[in-house]
Amino acid sequence: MSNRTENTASQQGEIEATDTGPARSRVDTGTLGKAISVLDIVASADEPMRFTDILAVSDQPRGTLHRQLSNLVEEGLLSLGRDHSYSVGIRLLKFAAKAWAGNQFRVIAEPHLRNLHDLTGETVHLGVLRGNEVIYLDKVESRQAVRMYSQIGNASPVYCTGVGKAGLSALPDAELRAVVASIKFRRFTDSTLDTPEALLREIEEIRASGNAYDREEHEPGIRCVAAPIYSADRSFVGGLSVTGPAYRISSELLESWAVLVRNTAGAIMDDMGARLGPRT
Amino acid sequence: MSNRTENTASQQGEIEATDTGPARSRVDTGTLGKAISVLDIVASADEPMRFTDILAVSDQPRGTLHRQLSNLVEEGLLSLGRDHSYSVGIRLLKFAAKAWAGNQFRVIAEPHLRNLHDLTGETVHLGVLRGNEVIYLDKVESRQAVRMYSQIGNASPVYCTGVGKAGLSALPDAELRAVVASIKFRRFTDSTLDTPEALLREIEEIRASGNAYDREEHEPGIRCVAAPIYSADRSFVGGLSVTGPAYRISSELLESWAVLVRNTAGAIMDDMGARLGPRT
DNA sequence: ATTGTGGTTCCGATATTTGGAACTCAATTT
DNA sequence: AAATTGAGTTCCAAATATCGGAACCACAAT
Repeated sequence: MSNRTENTASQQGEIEATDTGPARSRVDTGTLGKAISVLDIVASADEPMRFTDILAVSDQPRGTLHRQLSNLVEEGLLSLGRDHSYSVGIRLLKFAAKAWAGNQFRVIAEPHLRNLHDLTGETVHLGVLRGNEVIYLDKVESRQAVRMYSQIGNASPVYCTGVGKAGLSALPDAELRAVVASIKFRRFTDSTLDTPEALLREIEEIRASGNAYDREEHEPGIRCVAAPIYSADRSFVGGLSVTGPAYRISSELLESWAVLVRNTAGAIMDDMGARLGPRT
Repeated sequence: MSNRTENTASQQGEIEATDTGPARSRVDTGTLGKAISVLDIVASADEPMRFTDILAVSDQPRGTLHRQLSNLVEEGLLSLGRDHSYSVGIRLLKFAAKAWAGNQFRVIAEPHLRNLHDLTGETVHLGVLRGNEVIYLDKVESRQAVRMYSQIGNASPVYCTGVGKAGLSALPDAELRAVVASIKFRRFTDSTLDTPEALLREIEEIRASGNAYDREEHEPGIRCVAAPIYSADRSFVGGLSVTGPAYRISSELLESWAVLVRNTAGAIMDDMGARLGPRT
């Protein structure tokens, strides 16, 4: 019991760089949680990690970590290269395929995304909040040249993406504060918000206007307008956005889409309310 | 110890319908294995399952199953709808995105798949064997109309798909026998092989010729030619195929592609040998 | 009001995880 | 060639989480 608390605290309380963070208030998930935590470390890295690399960031004893990794490999959630490097296993593809195909939110939103794309001609993204990350669920874009999975499933920080900030604006204050406190800020561009204060100030504006903007805060030359999507009880929070290159999209044009994006978000929420049970 | 063995036997030994089966010889994966086993049950179902449904096929005690499900939900691997139905969680998308983007096999194979597509004009699939299922890693097709994830990540039976049978043909006899023994045959069409004997007989032919065929054995009207891809030590086994509708693809045409498919598989194996370490 | 079904919680017994330390193997240095 | 270092793997007693039967709760149907 005491050890468990210590473990959890030292592993996740201090917000490791690799820590996705919990969806909501932390609850004990026992052995499974620790194993998935290891999986997440590997999944958050840019390239395959070797045993020692993982050991360094996981603060688990060698023996323990080794068994966890072995189990993950045996289950197909990780795969172990001949050079002793761990990468994410393909069994997860099977799970993800179902997660995506069966996701009601995505299914309901899809026609609205298309519609918004037709109206603007630019790329439309749909994402959900998970801890301090936004996970992209779908995207509609003109040139299908980009390979599938290019963006879908991708996890980006909440504080420098349109969908992320829009989602934050829909959270109850207590949760918002908790999430913001868990963020490790990093400046991706000159415009990236990099303090809790700046972020919270902007959230206020978003709440007032109903729209979030990403003004080249994540990638230079990329802008977007977004709006939040949420269930009545805020147990589910996400957003959608229209994105485009700065050279083509003036600030005025971007702002002219704001109401369109808000309306689309509203339409999706209406559909969700209708199909997934009226109140709550 | 003894209990563990019993558990494993009763849960996975008798090959439940929903059981993906282990990649190789069964090794103990402890608590994690049981949890993932539950996840797999939900992921293998066609629609969200309720608690009792899962209870019926998981042969775990109520209390235990409930905790496992709660943990999976808390970790974001499952999501619990307001109607108490469990479906696969979107956190898996994040993991899968990394698994896909970082998969060396897929990266290496990609240009070859394109090339094969250009030569044949039909859809090309890439897949890997996992237990008695084949998981599709990539696909190249003319009309991009089909939505992403449409096939990627999809898990199909080994015994009625071209890629599956090709993969089987590359397995060492002992493993082949083990996998075949774990199959629960089901007739998808009139042509579906539905006995171990018939399947093993065909594997022999595939070994002799180097090509596997799916002659409308999985879906009526759909045919394909496939060839196996494997590492020297057979620790990795997959395949690729060219697929098309029967009305357009005569048996002769299909067979005329056989050598092309074999050569492509060979080229991919050469590339893998070169890039991933020469021997083994 | 009563029964039934589906889901959730409890808690002692028990099996599993834990984690420090010892060990193996390969590559590198002396 | 012997020794050293680094990386990964194995062991086992102690600590702890899981297990699972049974009681409990919520709600719908009778």
